[in-house]
Amino acid sequence: VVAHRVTIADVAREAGVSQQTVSRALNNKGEISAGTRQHVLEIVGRLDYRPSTLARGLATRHTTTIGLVVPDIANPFFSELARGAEDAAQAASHSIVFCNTVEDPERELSILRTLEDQRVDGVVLCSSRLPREGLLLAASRHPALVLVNRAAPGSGLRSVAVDDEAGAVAAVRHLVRSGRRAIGFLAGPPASSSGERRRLGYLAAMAEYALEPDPALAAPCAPTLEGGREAALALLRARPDVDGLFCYNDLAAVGALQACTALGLSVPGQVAVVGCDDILLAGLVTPALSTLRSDQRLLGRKAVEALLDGNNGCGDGADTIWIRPELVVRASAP
Amino acid sequence: VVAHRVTIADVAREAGVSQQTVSRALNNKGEISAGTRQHVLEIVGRLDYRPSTLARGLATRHTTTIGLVVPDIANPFFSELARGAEDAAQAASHSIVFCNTVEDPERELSILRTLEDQRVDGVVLCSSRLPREGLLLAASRHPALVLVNRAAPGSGLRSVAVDDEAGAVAAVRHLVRSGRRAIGFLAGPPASSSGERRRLGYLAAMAEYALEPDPALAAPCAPTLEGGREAALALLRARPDVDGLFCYNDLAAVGALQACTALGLSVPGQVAVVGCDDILLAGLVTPALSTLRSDQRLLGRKAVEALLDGNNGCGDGADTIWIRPELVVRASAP
DNA sequence: CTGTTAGCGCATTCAA
DNA sequence: TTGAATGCGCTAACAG
Repeated sequence: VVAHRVTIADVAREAGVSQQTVSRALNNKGEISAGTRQHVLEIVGRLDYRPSTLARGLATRHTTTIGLVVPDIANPFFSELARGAEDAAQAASHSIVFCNTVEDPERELSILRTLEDQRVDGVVLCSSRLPREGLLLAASRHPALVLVNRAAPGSGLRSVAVDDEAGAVAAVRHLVRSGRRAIGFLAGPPASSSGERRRLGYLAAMAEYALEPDPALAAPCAPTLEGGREAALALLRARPDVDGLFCYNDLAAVGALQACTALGLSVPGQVAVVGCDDILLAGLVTPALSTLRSDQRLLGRKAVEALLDGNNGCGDGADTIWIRPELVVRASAP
Repeated sequence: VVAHRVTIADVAREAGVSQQTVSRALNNKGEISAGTRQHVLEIVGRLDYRPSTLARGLATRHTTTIGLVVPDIANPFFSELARGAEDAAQAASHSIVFCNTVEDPERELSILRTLEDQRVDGVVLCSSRLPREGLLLAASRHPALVLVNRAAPGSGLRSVAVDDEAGAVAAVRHLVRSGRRAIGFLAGPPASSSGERRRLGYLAAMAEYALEPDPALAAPCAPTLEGGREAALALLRARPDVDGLFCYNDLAAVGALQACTALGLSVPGQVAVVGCDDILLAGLVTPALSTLRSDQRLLGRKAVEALLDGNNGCGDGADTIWIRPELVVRASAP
């Protein structure tokens, strides 16, 4: 059982002042003489008084709590992001309650409602699966909301996202500059919006160098080792001239490495390979994988900062913060 | 800006009953006639009324919120655990606020205080770095608290932990049964308590088969690839008769594989290697790594369930739930 | 079965 | 500069 909790009334009595004065001393608001302030704070310290967040929240109508909604905290992308978010939150003396949508839109909605009930001061909503309407409605019910890796153009909603397009451009440029001309693209799952942005970057970079935009060079794939291997096998067989591969993620890229081995193609001699994400494995395979590293921790930090800095949602439209991935050059595409 | 929130008073007025009746209808407490209950709930639905968690918490003295304190949510072990914890919490209609201690005991204390201020109903505290005294004090200030991977014998504190000792026993038995006799142990960081439990298991299994308990067979190592490689190199050079290795974690085990390669030793021909954790990499290296998999998600779920099921802390001593790791047999130690 | 009264612990009016 | 009353939105305890 928990011991009796000392309340503001106890402090007031002990200090011989009113509750209000204690409140003022604590919150540094309203005028108060330095003397009584000192005195009150001393009593506060002696009694080890700590205000109840609940009571304060009820009175002030804002908790210092923010909601973090992710598809799955066990996914390294989001756990890294969560770390960054909590760092930023803790720096601003805020707490984070997190929830997993497990990719279920209904669940996502119910989570957003629950967060309302808790009167969180804001929500960081990652990879929302909600249709635009539902998203805007849910957002309107919160004092503040920042989207991650999902834009809602024209809604005024702020968002933070990995600049997959710029990343893809950098990767493809790197391949071209190292002499590659027939560059294939393992595009990932068809429904992936980040995959779509990478495709745009891929096409833009190809166009930049007036290289053939042959649709046959791009193939969807499951975001797994096997998916990458199969897709790469098919692609390399159909187009033996391919000398460079840009892949949806590192797992697929490692699969592509296996495909090259299976086909007797040397990497990077005959085919150069670039992945995405810079997972641990990327640096450990042979040859080590060149890849795009995006700083998810930074992403989380920025999201929370945007939420808290909040010129609250009165945005003038284009308020997306883009996090540029960094190209990590290793042996697979020097 | 957020729209006006409908309160219990609005519902009461609209339904033509008292607030108390609304409260009863909602909470299914106190006697209430099925008729008025229906009626009230209808109004609740029509007005889309949702009770404020804050106000309710203030009145009832319990929030449906639990704190999750981890060293670092970005560590896959803890993000997986967090997933399990949130699953269980959500199933019980509870919310989770999480905090990272970043391995700092002072921070850990301050986090526990903050969670007090928030009046969480309980805390899941992972890998606490607090000295026993401080831990017990902090625990006494919370309505409920469950330890993860850290015991406080004789305190009555409940805990949930990976049974590293049993895991190590299983791993070493497996090696012995496949014919190994001189089994080395890469012990991990000296200060690690899980490392210590693994050492106990290692020694117990060796003793079981009356095998030499030579201290020279056990070597500390950094829990990294490099750490494992260096330690394994030294160990294998000093003891060329070693034909089996049990390693603190998978990274160290992969390092050990590299060491074997460097020394021209075949795996598993001359040396069999077993790791711990079953990280993604384990299945991808060549030869694929045999390893111990502990179900962290289950760990998190059990912790929350123990917290909520709570015969609250009036434990009779030995209330530790052990999660047994599972041996995953792959090529490195068939 | 239902309503009334009185807090939960704080901050926000107002006066003084 | 300080204090007294009032309310945040809900439930507990007691009535009736």
